Amino acid sequence: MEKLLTNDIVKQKYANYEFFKENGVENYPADFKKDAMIEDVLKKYDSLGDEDKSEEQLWLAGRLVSKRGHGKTMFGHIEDFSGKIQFYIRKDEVGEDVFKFFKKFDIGDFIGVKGFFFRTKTKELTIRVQEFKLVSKSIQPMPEKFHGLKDVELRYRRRYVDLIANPEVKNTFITRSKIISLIREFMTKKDFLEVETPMMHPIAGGAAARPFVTHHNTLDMDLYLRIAPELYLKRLIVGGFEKVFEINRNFRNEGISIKHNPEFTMMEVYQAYADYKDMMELTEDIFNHVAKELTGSLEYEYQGEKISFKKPFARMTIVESIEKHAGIKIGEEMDAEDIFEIAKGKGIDDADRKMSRGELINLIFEERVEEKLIQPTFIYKYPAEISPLSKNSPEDPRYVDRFEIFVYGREMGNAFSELNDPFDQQERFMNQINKRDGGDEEAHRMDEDYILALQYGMPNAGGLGIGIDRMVMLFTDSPSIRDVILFPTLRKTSE
RNA sequence: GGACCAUUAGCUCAGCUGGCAGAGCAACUGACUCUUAAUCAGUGGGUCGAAGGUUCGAUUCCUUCAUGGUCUACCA
Repeated sequence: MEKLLTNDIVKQKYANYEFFKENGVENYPADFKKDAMIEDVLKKYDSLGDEDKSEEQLWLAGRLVSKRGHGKTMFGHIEDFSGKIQFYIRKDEVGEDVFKFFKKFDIGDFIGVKGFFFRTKTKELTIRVQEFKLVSKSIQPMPEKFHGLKDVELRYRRRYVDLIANPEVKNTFITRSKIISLIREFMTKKDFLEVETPMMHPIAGGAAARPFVTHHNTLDMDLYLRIAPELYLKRLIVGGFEKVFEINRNFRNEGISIKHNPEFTMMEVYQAYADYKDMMELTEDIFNHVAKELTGSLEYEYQGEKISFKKPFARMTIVESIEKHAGIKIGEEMDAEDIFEIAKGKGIDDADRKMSRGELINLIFEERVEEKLIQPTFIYKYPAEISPLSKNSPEDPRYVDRFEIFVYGREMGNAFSELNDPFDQQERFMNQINKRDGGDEEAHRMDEDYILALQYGMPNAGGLGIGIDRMVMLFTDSPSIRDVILFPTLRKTSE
């Protein structure tokens, strides 16, 4: 307990806790119930006249967020999840002995108040307190009421304080929840079945990334936190499910940035008897639907840029996009050597003579095009070398039937016609293994059981992944992914 | 991983060229029966992120470390 009483404000509040305790007031009662949400009351009495008062008295409850004492009366506000209401209490109405207790309430305490409703001189609907109860004593000081809590580190480490102090933070997470509900509803309405596949994988597959390792004691086996659910969801397509999706966490043991958190939320979708073009339409519909349902508008402003989710979104092949946005023409007849020379000539220093044709195309795209794709844009026909789970384009096997969607220069989703040929898949895994042996820690691993699954036969299918956090960033105008994750990954503190 | 920036009261922030640590809000005491960033009078509150170094003297200059942020690299 001594450890908790770290400063004067805490000590003073603790003294009030003791005052209540000594006077028979329970600091943390178990049985408090309220009658209504504040917002509902404000709505209900919206038309209450200036001179009127309500007949009914209700118990409201919330955190005491401000108080203004005036000797024998006091004004203040309490806030619950739905909103804030002013209260007014008079010593001559509740009695001197009782008023004394009310004055001991600290800002931050959860309190319940019962009373009728009236309008003050300034027309604010106010609850006139007749009875009150302490619901939960708070002994920590609240952040400043005017500036809120700005210290970014404190905001993330003590998100609960951030939520108390900064109302827009609460709204962001309410919107996040709405977006996920909207997507879920939309998918369910389209007859996709929501499933859950393992978070702990014996082989981390389905993406190019380094995994987190953990250990199962009884099985005495290392397990990897999943980097993607992809290979499990496709096993379900083998098993006869035709339309499935999963919204859940992925874990990648990589750097942290404004766009990356080690655990992040993805939706993956698989649909049998469909291809990447169907996924393109689905993606467009999802973004369009979420945009429309959230605010009724298809226009959003993100970090000062107007973004329109009006259909159809722009579509171009990766090669076309390079010509359009980077002014670099890549002829179909060109080989890796030719493209390497062009890349070097255009000052792309990361270009390496050892890179394949597809890797070079992808590099040019990432270096010169990606950041220019502000409006929702589908980039399709990706190089085969960087897409080991994707079906080749029938017209040109150097490419695969794959697209990524970009908004504000960021990859928001990735989709392709799923490779269902077990022999081809095995060969691609072998190529990835070679890359691993060559030192690429992020190359895909061989998954024999997945190959076995494909040998049972999987219908042609389209698959799609959408980064939910990034989508939420877009719709909430949040600059950092940490603004849309309640408890982002941080270093532990030394204490 | 690399570069740069930040860290001062519970919160938001000042603090000049090195010379006794400051404000507003919050808190405490008192006054106040319609206030709302209430008002008025008064009071308390600091390991200046940590450890070293330079100096007569360090919040200030230097080094190392910690945490966070931005950019960058890897990635979605």
